[in-house]
Amino acid sequence: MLSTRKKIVVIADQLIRMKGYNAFSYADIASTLNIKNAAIHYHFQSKAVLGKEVIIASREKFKENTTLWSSFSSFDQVNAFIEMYSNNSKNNCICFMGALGSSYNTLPIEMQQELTDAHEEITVWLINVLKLGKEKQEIEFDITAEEMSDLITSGMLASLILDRVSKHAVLDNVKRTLLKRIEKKN
Amino acid sequence: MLSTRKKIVVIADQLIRMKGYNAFSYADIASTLNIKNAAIHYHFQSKAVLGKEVIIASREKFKENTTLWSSFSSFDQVNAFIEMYSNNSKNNCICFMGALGSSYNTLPIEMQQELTDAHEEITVWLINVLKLGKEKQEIEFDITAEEMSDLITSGMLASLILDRVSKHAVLDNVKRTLLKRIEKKN
DNA sequence: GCACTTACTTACTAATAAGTAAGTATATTT
DNA sequence: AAATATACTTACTTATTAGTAAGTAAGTGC
Repeated sequence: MLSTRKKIVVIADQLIRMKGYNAFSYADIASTLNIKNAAIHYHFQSKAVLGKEVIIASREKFKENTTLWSSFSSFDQVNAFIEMYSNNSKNNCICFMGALGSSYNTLPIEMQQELTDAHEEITVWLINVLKLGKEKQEIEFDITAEEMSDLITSGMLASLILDRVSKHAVLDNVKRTLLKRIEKKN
Repeated sequence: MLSTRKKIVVIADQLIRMKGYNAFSYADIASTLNIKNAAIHYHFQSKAVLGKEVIIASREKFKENTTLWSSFSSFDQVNAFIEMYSNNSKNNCICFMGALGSSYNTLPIEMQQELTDAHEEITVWLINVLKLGKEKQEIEFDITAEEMSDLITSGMLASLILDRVSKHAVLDNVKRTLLKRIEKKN
């Protein structure tokens, strides 16, 4: 059983990824958890603080995941990373980077900073996996690791968004294409 | 000199791509154009109608552009398409597909439908250019045209978003990588 | 010169937003 | 047993939201 505080973060996270930061309200959280509006304010001074907490929780989950994957081959680590994004699509959700990045200009500065740090953290990890994988000859690609990292994160972020908009399966197409791109030939 | 009606659509478009559909208000438009709140309602019955009009205007601009590009080589057409996305980055804006797609679940149905149709229109055009280009041997790629189309639209949509979040130039990396991907070798 | 339309403004409404101050019930500490 | 902290609720405030009803001023058509 989670504490109310943790439940609020979980619900806020889902609401942000389902509706966006500016479209969800304290009333949405309160009604879901059967508590009152003011109870949220007891745990979080402001919406900005709650929003920042949601990003922090996502960063912690990411760190946990990468630790779990650390014994995997480079290909499997990238694959697990891609699958982590795919899992967001449950309940009509997108990833937190897409949900918050798309309204970056309207976010309170503390959330902007946390989001930028989160992106940096993800990018540093992915570039490292790609570089090491190339060295170890577990994967191959003909562009720089930085370019490959941007291609993967961009592709996954957007295909979650476009999967909601489009009639066909954008996510599946992009996943397949990206993995094919780093796969060893012969 | 544009009519007030057209000015409202232009400003609404910029606001949507800068702040998102749920973060902009009639007050934002009114203050920019030095008119009153109610004047917007005179031209558009509701925010949903205005939002739909913004998508329609974008679709018309897209059709104009593709007509202008029709004499270009396949590579140059894809390049022009990518540059069209890049131009969105002025004034801290993203593309309308990213701005509206990321809050798809909160949009009124008429906007959802118009956005889905817009995506379909863009995809049909791009797949066609890619297929013809491959036939004419003006470009080359080792995946299907459908996969390549999804990779390009996803990459451009997301790199505009991540360019705001990231410290480094995601947009440049993705643009370069995508063009390299279809470029003829030798 | 009168009817009618166009393009607004003034003045408002009802709903919803985040946030707050003060009170309460329960458990924990001393 | 008294004091204190925890985890809320009740009741509210202030600001902002989209939207509306009624009025007006400047043209247009006849």
